Amino acid sequence: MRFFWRYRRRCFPASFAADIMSAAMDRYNPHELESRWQRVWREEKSFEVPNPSEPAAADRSKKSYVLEMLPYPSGSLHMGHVKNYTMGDVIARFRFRNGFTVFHPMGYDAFGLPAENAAINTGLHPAQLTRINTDNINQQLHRLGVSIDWSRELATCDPEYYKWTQYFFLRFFERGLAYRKEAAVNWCPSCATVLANEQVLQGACERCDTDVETRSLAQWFFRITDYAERLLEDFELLESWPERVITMQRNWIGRSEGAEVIFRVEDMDIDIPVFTTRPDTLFGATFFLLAPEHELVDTLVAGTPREQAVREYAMRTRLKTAVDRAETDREKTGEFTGRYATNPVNSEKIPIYVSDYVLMEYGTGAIMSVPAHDQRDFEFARKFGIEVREVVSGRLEEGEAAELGDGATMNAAFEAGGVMVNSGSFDGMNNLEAGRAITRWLESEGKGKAAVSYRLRDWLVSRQRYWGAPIPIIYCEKCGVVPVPEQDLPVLLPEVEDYAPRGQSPIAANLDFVNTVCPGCEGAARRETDTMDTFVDSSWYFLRYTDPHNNAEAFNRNVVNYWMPVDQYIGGVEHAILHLMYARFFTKVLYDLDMVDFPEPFHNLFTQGMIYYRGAKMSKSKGNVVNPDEHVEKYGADTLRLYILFMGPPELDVEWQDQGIEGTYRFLGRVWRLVNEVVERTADTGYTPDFTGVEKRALKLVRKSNQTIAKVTADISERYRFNTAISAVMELVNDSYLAKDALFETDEGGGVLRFMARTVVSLLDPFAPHICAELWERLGHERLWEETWPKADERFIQEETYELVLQVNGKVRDRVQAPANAGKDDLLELARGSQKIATCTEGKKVVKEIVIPGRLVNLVVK
RNA sequence: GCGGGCGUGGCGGAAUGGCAGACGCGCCAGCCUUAGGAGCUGGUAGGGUUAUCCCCUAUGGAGGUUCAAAUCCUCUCGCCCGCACCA
Repeated sequence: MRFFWRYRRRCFPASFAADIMSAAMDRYNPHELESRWQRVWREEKSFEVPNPSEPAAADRSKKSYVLEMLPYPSGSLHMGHVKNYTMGDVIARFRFRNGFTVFHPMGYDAFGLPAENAAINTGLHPAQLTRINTDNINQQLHRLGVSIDWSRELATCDPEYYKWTQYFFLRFFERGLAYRKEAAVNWCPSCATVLANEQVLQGACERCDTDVETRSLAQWFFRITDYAERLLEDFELLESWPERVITMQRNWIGRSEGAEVIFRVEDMDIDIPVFTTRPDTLFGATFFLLAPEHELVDTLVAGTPREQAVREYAMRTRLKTAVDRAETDREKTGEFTGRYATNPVNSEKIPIYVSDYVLMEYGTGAIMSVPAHDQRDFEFARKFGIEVREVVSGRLEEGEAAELGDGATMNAAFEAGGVMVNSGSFDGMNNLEAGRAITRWLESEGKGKAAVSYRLRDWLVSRQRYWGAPIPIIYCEKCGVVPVPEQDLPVLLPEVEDYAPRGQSPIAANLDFVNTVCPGCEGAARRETDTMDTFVDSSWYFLRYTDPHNNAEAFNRNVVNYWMPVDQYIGGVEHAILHLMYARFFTKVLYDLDMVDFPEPFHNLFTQGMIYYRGAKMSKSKGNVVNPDEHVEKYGADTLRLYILFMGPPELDVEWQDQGIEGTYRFLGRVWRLVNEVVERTADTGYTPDFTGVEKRALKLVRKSNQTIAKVTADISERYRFNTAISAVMELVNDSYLAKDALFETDEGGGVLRFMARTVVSLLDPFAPHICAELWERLGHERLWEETWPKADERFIQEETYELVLQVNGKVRDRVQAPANAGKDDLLELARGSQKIATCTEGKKVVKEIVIPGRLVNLVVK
C-alpha cells in the first residue's frame, strides 16, 4: 500500500489522489497485484502435480497433458511465445478448474547454433549464455502468470538430459536405425555444417539463407524411411490435427505407387532398375536416363569415345548449386553414353543418356523416359531428336481398334488417362488396367514388380558443431564402429578453446576427448566428434517431463504411460514437418522398443497463427518487433494475455494494434471498478443462487450471467474461440454497468450483482488470472484457480420471449416479440397480426409459409 | 505447375444456411470536472429520404442452388502458405 501511495503521488496531483481515496476504492494497479499472486503460486507450488504413487493402476480418465512447444532460449520470449503460452495456460487452467489433473510442464530446447554463434562473438561459454537466457525466460514466464509445474523444468543441454538422448542413439544403433554412410549431403558453407533435407529451403540454408552445397561426407543417419508407411497410416490414430499439417507431412513423405522395372544394358552384364508410376507407358519408353551422379555412369562409359563428354557433363552438374539445379524452367541438358538398354516388354534397344533432371536421391537414380506421356521427357526428346511414341490415347473409346499414334506431331506430352495403343497385346485396354496387367506380366517374367517409392529421405543427424549432444560412438582400427557402453554415458561435451567451425566439429581440436580407448579391445581409438541435430533433443522431451529426475532410466514406463499421450499440443505451424514428424518417428521407435505403450505422441494439435505488425511478420531485421516485456511493464500481464487472445481466432494470423491493447486495459479497469463497487455496496449474504422470483431487471442480469457462463464454457472447451469468449464477458460487464445503479437499491438486486460479479471474475480467470484472484478474494472467497468452474443454470438460459423476424419474400419487414414456447401456428398468427406484413402482402397471394420457431416467419407471395 | 488457406465497415474481427457488422479499436457528441491522454452515457457500413420515420444497396467479382446465401455449388480475380524436374 505504501508503494501505491508513492506511485500515485508521483503521477497525479495530491488533490486527485485524495479525491479517489475518498471514494474508498483503490485504482487498478496490475504490478503490485500480479507480483503478489505470482509469489503465492510460486511459494505454494500451486501447479505442481506429483506422479501417482501407483501409476500403472491410476485412473487416467481425468488426466490432461497440456503442452506448448518448448522455447529455444535465444535471448527472450517474443509475442509468438506469449500467444503460445497464454493459450496453453487458458486451456490448462480451464481444465484444472473442470476437475482434470492437469500436467503442464516447461523446458528449454537449449542446444543449437545460435548460442554457439553468440559464444563465438562474445567469448562467453555457450553453457553460460544459455543459462542466462533460460533464467530470463523462466522469469518472463513467471511474470506472465503461466500455470507451470516448475518442478519438472528441464533443459536439453543438461548432461542429465542428453545422457538419455545419447542412450536413445545407442538403442537406435543396436536396431540398425542409426547408421553411418558416406553420402552426398547438404552443406551450408556459412554455418559450416551439414543440414537435414528438411532444413534446406529452396536450395538454401533454413537458418542463414546461404546457398547450400553438395559434399560427400561420412555421416550418421536415422532410418526414418523405414517408418514412412506407419507415419502415413497412423494419421488415423490422431484425434484432432489441422488438416494442413497432415497434408504437409503427407506431401513431405511423398508416397507414390508404381512399379520397379529392370532394364538390361546391352553388351554388358548389368541390370538397372527404374521406378515408374506409369508402368502402363512402358511400350512408349524411347530412351533411358541416368542421374549424372549414378554409380554406373563411369562403368558405362569407361574406355568409350563418349567417356570424356559424359564425365565433363557429370562434373558440371556437381558444380551446380542446389538452387540452380532446382530451377524448373531450365532447358533440358544431357549427354549420350553410347550405350543402349533393353526394354523388357518389347526387347527394344533404347539409348542411355545422362541428364541432371534425374535426381540421384529419388527412386533408383535412373528412369525410363516416355516422352509422349511425360512433359519433361517430351522436352528432352524434342531437343535430342528422339522418337515420341504415343501409347495412351485420349481420343479412343475403350475396346476400339488401335490406330497409329501421332507422336511426331504432338506439341506437348499427354499425361491424362486413356486407351492403350502401340502396346502389343495390351492395346485397347484402359491405361490404369493395363498398368496393373503389365506389372503382373513383369513379375511373372522376373523383370519387375509392383513398388512404392517415397520422397522422404533418411534423417541426417550429424552436425559438425560444438553445442549439441556428442554422438556416443568410438572408432577403433580393429573393431570398427563401436558404441559407447551404456554405463559410460553421458559422453560429456568437452571444453574447447575455440568454437568457430572449421569443417569439422570444434570438439575435434580437444585431443584429450578424441583419443580414447576402445571398449571392445582396449586398444587406442578415436571418438566421434560430431554432435547431434537439436531436433533429436526435442523429439522426446515431452516424455522426460513425466519423470524428469529419474537417474536410472530415461523415464519410468508406467509413469510415461500414465501421462502420455499429450492431450493438447500447441505450437507454431512452422514445425509442421520437422519437429512434429521427428517426434512421431521417435515415439514409434520407442514403441517398437517396447519402452512406451503409445505409437503417437500428440493426440490433439493446435497450430497458432502468427502475429504481424505493420503488415509483416515481426522480425529484428525489419525492425517491427513488439516487445512483450514493455507491455507487461506498462499494462501488466493480464492485459497482455487478454489482448493477445482477444485479437482474433487463435489459429489465424493477426495484426498487432498498438491501440488495441489499450482497450483491454480499459476493460480490466472497468471490471476492477465494477467488482469493487459490488464488494463495497452489497453485503455478502452467502451463496443463494435461486433467483426464480426476482424482479424483471434483476432477472435479466441473472439470465445474462448464465448465458455468459454457457457461452464462455462452450467457446473455450469446444472451439478454442477465446476472442468470442472474452467478448461475451465484455457484454455481461456492459449490461451490468447499465443495470447496477437500479439494482444497488434493493437487497435482491445486490444479491444479483454479487452473483454477476462472481461470474465475471470466475469466467475471466483463465485469461487474466491475477486480477481475478485478487477480486475473488475481495468478494470473500479464496483460491479462485482451484475453484470449480461455474455451471450455467438451465432455467435462466432461455429467454421468455424472443424477437421473431417477419419476412416477406425473404426480406425483413417487421420484428415482433414471440413467446419462447410458441408453436408454428402461434407464430404464423403473430405474423398475420403485423400491420407491416399486412401492407406488404395486400392484394397478393401467399404461396408458401415458412416458419422456423426461434427464428423467423417467411411468407412467400405472388 | 501441384496442394491448402484467406478475401466482411476507417481498422482487428462477429455471424456456418435464417435479423450482416456482436465485441473491441478509432472517430463524433453529451455528462462529470478548475483541469483529462481518467471515468460514465449515447452515436458511428454506404446511399437516398418527407430525417427518432421509411426505403434501397452492400460480405473481392460474375453466375447458380434455395422460401432464405458472408455461409453451399461453378467460374473468375487478388493475397498468403506449403511443395516443386519426385519419374
